[in-house]
Amino acid sequence: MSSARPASELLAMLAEHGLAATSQRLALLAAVLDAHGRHPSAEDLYRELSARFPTLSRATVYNNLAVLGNAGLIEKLETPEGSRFGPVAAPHVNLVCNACGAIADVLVGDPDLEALIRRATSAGSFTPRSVSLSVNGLCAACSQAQA
Amino acid sequence: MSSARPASELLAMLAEHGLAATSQRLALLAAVLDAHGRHPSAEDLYRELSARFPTLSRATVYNNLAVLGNAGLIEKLETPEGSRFGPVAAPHVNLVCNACGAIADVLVGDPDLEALIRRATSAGSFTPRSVSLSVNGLCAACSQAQA
DNA sequence: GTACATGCAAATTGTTTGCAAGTAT
DNA sequence: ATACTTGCAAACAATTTGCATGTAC
Repeated sequence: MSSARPASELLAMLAEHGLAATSQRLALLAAVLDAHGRHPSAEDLYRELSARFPTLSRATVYNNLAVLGNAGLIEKLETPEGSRFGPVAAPHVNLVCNACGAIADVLVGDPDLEALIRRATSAGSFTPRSVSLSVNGLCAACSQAQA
Repeated sequence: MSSARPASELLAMLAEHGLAATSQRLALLAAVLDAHGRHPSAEDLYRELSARFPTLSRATVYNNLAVLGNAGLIEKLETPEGSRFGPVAAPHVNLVCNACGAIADVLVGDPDLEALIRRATSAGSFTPRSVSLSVNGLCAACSQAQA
C-alpha cells in the first residue's frame, strides 16, 4: 500500500529549499516520508540507514532531521517516549500508544479540527508555527492484551 | 488572583492515593499546583525548592514528579523545550511560545473540543489516558517584539 | 518496626558541538 | 572554487539508578 516516492520528487523537494542532495540526506528524507505511520525516532533512523551507510554518524542524522524540519519537509513530534518524526500532514490528532509506541493519525484535515485550532490561536493573538495534538493511552490491540 | 491551596487540601490529595506526606513532596505538589500557568520544568522546581530544602536532590524532584503524575495529581507536558509540569485540568489547548517559553491554556473545557477528542479516540477504539494538545509558535508579546 | 522516601554519586540516554576531510553545486 | 555536508570524538543536558540513611505511618 505504501508506494515509495520517486527519487525525482525528493530531489525537487530539496532543491526547492536550496538544500544539497547528498545521498544520506536523500535516504533520510525517503525513510521519514515512507515510514507510513511508524513515526521513527532518530535512533530508529540511524539504525535503519546504517545498513546502507556503514559510516553514517548520529550527528548527521540529527543535523539533517533539524534541517529537513526547518525546511518544513518533515515534522517532529514530542511524545512521552521521546521525539518522533513523520511526514508533514494537514492538522490531525496523534493517538500515541504508551504500551507499544505506535502512533496513529486520525481526523487528518478534519474541518471541525481546523476550526478549533483557528479559534484557539485567535483567542490569544498567537502566531502559530506548528500544531501537535496527541492523546496518550492504549491502542486497540494493547488494551485488549491488558484484559 | 492565585490563592495558594490550603495545606489540608494537599494532605488530603496525597492521603487519597496512599502517598506519604513528606515535606518535600508536599512542597513540590504545592509548587506545581500554584504555578498558575507558569508550567515549570523539573529544573525550575528544583531551584525553587532548593531555597527551602538546601539538601534537596534532583532525584527526589524527578521521583516525585513521576509519583504525582502517576497518581493523576499533576500533568506532564512535552514541549520542544523539554518537559513541563502543571495542574490537571479539563481538556484544553496549550499555546507554547518558542521564544519566551510561556505556555497559555486556552479553550479550557470547551464543549467542541471535548466532542472532537471523543471523536478522535472512538475512531480508533483507543483507550485514552491523557490528552496533550499544543500549538507551537509565538505569543502576542514575542511576535510584536520580532517586528 | 516496616515500608517507603530522601540524598548522594555514578550511570544512561538523547542530543549537540568543534573540527578536519569530503562532496554538491 | 566555494560553501555546505559528513563523520568522528568529545561535550552536554536531562533523566534514571543503586544504595545507605532517614522519616512517615
